[in-house]
Amino acid sequence: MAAGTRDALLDAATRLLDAGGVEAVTLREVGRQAGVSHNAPYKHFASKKALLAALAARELERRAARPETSVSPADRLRDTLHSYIRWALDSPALFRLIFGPWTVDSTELHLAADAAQTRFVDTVVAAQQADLLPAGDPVRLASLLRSLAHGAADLASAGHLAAGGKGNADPEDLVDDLLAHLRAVAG
Amino acid sequence: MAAGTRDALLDAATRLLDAGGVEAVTLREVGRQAGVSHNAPYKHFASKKALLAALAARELERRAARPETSVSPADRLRDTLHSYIRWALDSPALFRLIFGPWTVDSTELHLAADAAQTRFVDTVVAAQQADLLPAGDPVRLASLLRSLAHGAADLASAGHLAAGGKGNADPEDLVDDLLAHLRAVAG
DNA sequence: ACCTGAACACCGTTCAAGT
DNA sequence: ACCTGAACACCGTTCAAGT
Repeated sequence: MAAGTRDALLDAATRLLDAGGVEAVTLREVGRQAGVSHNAPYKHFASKKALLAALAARELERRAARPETSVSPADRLRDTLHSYIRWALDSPALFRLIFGPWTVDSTELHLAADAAQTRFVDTVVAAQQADLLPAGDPVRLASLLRSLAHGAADLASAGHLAAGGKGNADPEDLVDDLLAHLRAVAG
Repeated sequence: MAAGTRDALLDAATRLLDAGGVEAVTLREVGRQAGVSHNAPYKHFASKKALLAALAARELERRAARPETSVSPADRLRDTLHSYIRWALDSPALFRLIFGPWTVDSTELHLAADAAQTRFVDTVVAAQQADLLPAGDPVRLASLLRSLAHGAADLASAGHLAAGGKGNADPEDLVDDLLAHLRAVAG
């Protein structure tokens, strides 16, 4: 399935990350599942951290390559934020790897993250023009929206959001609440 | 300074966490710095994860015990959120340990987190009564505010917020932006 | 009740060597 | 250019033993 050893290593690492979290990703097991020796990874990556950074960049790029489905600015904004949250809840370990502190300086990872950020700012600008969001610096407004989605996703994924009982809100609900408030300010 | 070995172990672990992140906290080094053998920790904690959970609970309780300084509901709300962010930026490893996924079931940690949450909801209710925040379920509104502060702090602490150039916003600015928008909706 | 020292099964990383 | 096997210095955890 994977052409070269490098891809096979990344595939194995992604599988392990998804199944058992970052602590399950050991170079020895990665090598084993890729059918090579326990230190073949060092012929393709400088270190374990570099392998994880390559994995993060690849997943971020794959996600950016998905086709855009929503049409209206309102749907595009909402769908982007909701799918970010779904992603975090579906792949918590990958989410933390990508959006947590980076332990190596990876150009690939920086470029992928910048591209995603730029794209999101475009979405925000379109929503501003449709009076769905208040006027003002779109980069700063994008940071506000992204921070809320990130925080709600991170807290929910860690189990710290649902306090139980009434007043319980999914991270998606919080995103919708914020969008409603911002639209009220914009209108 | 520390009365018993248990406290000495927690002190050493906290020092190591602060200085080198969670990966610098090894039971062997904790024991060394506490002046005991490398496995004395097992006489006080069931595992490394249990020691880290105890550390997290202790820090959370200490923080909750700080005296309240701000008087008006507006200041109290703003100061609570700002100080949460400053805490995250000053002690990123501790922040991630406390607010990340819990790997052991610690009653102590649950109680400390619940107390902090309850206290914050009170702050939100007071702000609602002062027309600084829109009406509605205070628990849900508290989740919204907490999620934004958490997301902004987490992204900033990981280096993912400041994209450089203009439109640059500190996490504190984002909190202030949200509070301004919500006050506009409330009034 | 608390602590030690040896031991076990891991791990990331390095190195000499092979094709 | 890519891979292997042995080796090194760690680590969490367990266990028998000491006071």
